[in-house]
Amino acid sequence: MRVMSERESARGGLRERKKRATRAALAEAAVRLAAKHGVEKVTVEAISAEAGVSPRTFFNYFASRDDAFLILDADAAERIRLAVLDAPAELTPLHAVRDALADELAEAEQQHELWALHAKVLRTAPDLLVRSLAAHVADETRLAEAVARRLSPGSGGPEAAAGTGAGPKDAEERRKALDLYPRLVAAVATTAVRVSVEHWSSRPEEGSFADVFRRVFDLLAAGLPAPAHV
Amino acid sequence: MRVMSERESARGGLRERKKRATRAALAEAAVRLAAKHGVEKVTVEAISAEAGVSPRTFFNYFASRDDAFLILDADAAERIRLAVLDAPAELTPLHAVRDALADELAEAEQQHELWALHAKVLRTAPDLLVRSLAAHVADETRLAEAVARRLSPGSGGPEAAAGTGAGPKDAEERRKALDLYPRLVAAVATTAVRVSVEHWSSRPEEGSFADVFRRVFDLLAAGLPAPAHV
DNA sequence: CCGATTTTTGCACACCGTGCATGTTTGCAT
DNA sequence: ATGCAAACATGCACGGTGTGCAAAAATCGG
Repeated sequence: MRVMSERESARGGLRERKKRATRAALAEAAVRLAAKHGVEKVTVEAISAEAGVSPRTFFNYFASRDDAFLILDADAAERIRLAVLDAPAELTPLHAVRDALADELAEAEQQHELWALHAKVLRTAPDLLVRSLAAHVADETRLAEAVARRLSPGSGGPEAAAGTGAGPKDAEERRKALDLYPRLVAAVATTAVRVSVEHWSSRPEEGSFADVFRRVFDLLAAGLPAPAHV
Repeated sequence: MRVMSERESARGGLRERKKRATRAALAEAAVRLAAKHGVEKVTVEAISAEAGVSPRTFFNYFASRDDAFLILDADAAERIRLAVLDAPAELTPLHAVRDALADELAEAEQQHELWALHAKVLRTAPDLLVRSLAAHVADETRLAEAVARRLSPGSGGPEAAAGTGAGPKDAEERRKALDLYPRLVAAVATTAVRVSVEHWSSRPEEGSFADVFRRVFDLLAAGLPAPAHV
């Protein structure tokens, strides 16, 4: 069994860095070529050539050609997860997730060049847009774990949350809720981002993205009341 | 193809009925073969043979092999949409959608044979599960339109909802909300179904699906409050 | 620098997905 | 009924996708 050295664990070692670089290069090459020639005209061979690896290597990083277009920054989800864990304790889970997402999205807007191309590509390929959002949904489980950890800081996860405090019946109910609630918060927050992006990009004249984003989370926190009753 | 000599124009013409039958036969064949031999071992050739059409015809109905596994009943979304439009006016949009979904899901449970196979197939292929849910998301726009129509029955859609009652500033705000709100309700409701299914199928011992479903919508209607503060 | 481990690559091969030409079925008007 | 036009199914050819396998190259720890 291999033991990591000090230097390697510091920032992941050369191997891991190279792998990240290769993956990023493939994703960037895919997006740039797609923005230039159209998604359907981009072959795995062309992407690989642009990134400087063999076509066979492409499939060591992406399970399918389309996957290369779905996620630009594979580490964003991890940063969001850590931000949720570090959020002030007085925030509700929904608001902690909201703020973490808002920060990440604000940074993404600054590196606008590649992100703009990515958005352009996904805009011309609706099915890929859906799949891209679905791909982010796959990270939802880890986000749900972070939410669960916020709720019971002492435990290693949602599994070990039972049997503290109230009577056995309340504890059982609480355990169920803790299992379901984090998933729901993570899923709804992801959905909120999607709806915000879709709405904002279809009607940019109705306010900034931050506006839309805030309105969406306000509606969620209010329980989606019927507008007539607001 | 087999000859199906029946009365003409009974409902929608023979052509349309045959197309529906062919699509349903292909989807059913795909699911049954996948349940028997595993998703990855099922070729387009095998599906087509089981359904009694040529492999080339398969691609006249599904854009890709995987698409045949994603949606069993292509008409369910339309039924849900109509149920939302017909729901009692006193229900909030969220509850109208909830009830429509609950009815449809209850019916699906009764025709359990094929649906069980479908669930089994998707359970062994997580990526297909995500894509299946994403495929349903594609129907979300129509559901959002139905929600919008509930909110302004007289109009043809969310566009013409301005200018009733309050001052111009309120009207503007209300128009924005009406555009965003239906999308959000539809998206969140779809997400709620997904989370309910995933949670229930991963922990079937923690209650019936209807229980989970109800708990999820209760949490949503309450604005996803922090459990510790409940 | 060496041995062990990981990654890349070439090659072979099966399957996917599409354009096109062709034959067949359906709907409709006569 | 009969014939015509549109819609549909099919066979064929062909390029792109995706995988198993084994050899070569790169990296890591010592």
